Amino acid sequence: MMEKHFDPAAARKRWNAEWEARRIFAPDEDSGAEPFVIILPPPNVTGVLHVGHILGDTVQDQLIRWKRMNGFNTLWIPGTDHAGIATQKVVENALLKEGKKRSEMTREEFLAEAWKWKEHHHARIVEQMKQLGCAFDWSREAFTLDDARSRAVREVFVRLYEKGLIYRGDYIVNWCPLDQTAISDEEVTYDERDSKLYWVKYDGEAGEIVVATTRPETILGDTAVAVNPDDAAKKHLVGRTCIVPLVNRKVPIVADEVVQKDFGSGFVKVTPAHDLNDFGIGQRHNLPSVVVIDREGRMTKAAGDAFAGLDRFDARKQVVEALEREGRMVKIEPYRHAVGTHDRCGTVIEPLLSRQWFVKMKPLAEPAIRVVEKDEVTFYPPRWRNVYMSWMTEIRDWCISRQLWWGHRIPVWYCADCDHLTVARTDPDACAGCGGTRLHQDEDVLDTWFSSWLWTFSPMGWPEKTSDLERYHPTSVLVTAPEIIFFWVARMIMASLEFMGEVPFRHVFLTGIVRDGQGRKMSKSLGNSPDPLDIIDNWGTDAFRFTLSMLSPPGKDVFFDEEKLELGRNFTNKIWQASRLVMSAVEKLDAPLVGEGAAAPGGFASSWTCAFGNTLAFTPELAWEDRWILSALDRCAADTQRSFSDWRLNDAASRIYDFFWHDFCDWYLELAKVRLYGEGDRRTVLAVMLHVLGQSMKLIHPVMPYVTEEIWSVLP
RNA sequence: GGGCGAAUAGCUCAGUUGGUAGAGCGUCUGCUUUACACGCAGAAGGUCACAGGUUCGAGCCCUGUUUCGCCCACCA
Repeated sequence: MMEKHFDPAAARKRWNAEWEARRIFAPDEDSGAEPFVIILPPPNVTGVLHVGHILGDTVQDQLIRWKRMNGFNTLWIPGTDHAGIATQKVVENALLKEGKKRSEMTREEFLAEAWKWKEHHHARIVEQMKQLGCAFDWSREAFTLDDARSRAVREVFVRLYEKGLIYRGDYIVNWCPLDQTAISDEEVTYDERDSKLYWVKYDGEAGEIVVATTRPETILGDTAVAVNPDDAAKKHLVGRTCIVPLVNRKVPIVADEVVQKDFGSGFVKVTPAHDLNDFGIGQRHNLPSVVVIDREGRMTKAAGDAFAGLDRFDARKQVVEALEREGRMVKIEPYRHAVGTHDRCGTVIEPLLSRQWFVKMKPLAEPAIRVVEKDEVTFYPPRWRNVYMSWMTEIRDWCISRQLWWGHRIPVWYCADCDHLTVARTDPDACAGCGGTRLHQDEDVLDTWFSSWLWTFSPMGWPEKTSDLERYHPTSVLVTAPEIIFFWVARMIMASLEFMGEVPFRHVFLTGIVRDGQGRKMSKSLGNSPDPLDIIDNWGTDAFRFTLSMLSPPGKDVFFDEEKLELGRNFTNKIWQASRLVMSAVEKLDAPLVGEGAAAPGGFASSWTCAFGNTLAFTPELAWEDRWILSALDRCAADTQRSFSDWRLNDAASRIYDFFWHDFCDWYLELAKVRLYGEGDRRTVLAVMLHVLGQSMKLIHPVMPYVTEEIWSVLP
């Protein structure tokens, strides 16, 4: 006798244990079946999953379960990411609450604390994924900062360095004054802001000139003024000099293509140390760089005694006042423009001249463009392909060094006795140049994505030649969010082609972004995502998964609202109640239905490979409604299979919902009651009911694993 | 400045090659029918953003417009 209501918590406990015990999701290594492999986009190990993760995980789990039921040798590898800056920040903040400052700790002490955090939070992430019913092969779990992955990272660094694709140099980088580290171009988001455009008079050899700037504080670091070479009105000034106000520096007037004739005054102040454009001009014209803003965003001594030590935004005000006092401010007009901010903390980026490590990307990008052109990697929905292409064709070098402690330390050693850099797979004892032993390792760590971009093959044991790599690489599909196409997807394709000589995955499936009621992206920093574990407690995993699937057409953003979960909860209940009706009818039948005293099978776990659809023969005993429901089941199964192969999981969900609820429950079961409770042979109708119910469980299983396992296990 | 997405019932949204507008929620009318009120039977409710065009026929294809949103971009 089935309970009156389905108990999601009990089902989770039971089936999680069952699945784990049998390790049924581990691949059948020797089955000879075609592999179907997914690698999980590793979540931040010290974060918490938000609803956006759940959508992606649910999609992946559905694909895995569906493929497995269709006879594939499936493998889904879980893992977590050390998430450099994000993690270092949470650990720093937590320590601060205990009164400990990172600046007063040694690197080793801090890292020990960070690892403690990692261990603690890892457990919660794993718990979330397990309660979601994810069919991972936990035996292959990986962490981007564990030993095996660290080996892969070093191998990659050394290989790229030896190949000349990694270099160190002094360039303008995006600097976050709050986190005090360089970040990559991709980590900068541009924000339209209301600002001011300041028009400032400079004295020139040949009379006054006026420059327009949004950042007057950088005037202190000006080392030239530039004009467009084709600007007839100003051409004659090129080669002459002018005086930078406040610091009274005599600087040249140069001609450069990047200057627009018709913007502002046509004169551009050039600050090579604090602007990417100006840095370029400086290089082309051999201009000196004067650093006037330091790593904390404060004015340096070079900015002059009046401003040294001021915060850059205070300095702006004071510089403006000083210019006004001197009568150099021509006008100040309101101006709206894009300001670069750090995507992790929102701090306004300071372009800073700094020595960093870079990866030369063009040579890596070219093959990665070709494989997508040839459809060896496809994007779904296909429009993302263009996004990928346009970024790849204009790719810039990747700044990979970060001034942090939490991460893969750069495997470069500097020698105190010579200029040689020792770049090594294992920590060296002596300088590879002079043999000296006074070595010092680079203090910086690598960008967190420098480990993530190896993610299809590093979890399989690369650089060792493992059987996993042999069997399961390339993977089948990558399921992720479109926002990390540049950070991750593109770089994985490049890395895999470079180090594996093959694509990392055949398909890229981009899910939509989950937003809250106000349309904001769900994120940890906004704190606008409910805890998935709370949702699972309140509504059940099956309801959660089903609702998300049903509401998420491929690649379309979802506005998540907890009330919508009623849809899934109600459907779970409907499935349960229909099963109760069927099972109570079975119990009323005196004779055993299938064979002699047929025992209940042990759930899907014991019968994973199963064809969908109709295996019940049409016989003369079947009534018209029997034939109708059986053919409707057939159509539903075919439609569902097709929806899955077309990545249209929302269609699959609604198709099954419609069939089960409206065809099976509303019509067939109601009609069946007449025969069930009337006189005559009940065997035919019972057989059909059981068949349709059982087949429905198979169709629903990928999206609602718990309730379907539970029902499957009590079917005769 | 480029590129992309969205606009369909009161709300949230489906609608895959063009062929009589759909679901869930909400509303209204009936139902304590022994699977289910997390339910059953039924009803109301839409010039498919706007303007043109192609077609026997357009929510769907083409052109343009409007309104939102996102991504990219070295005009200080």
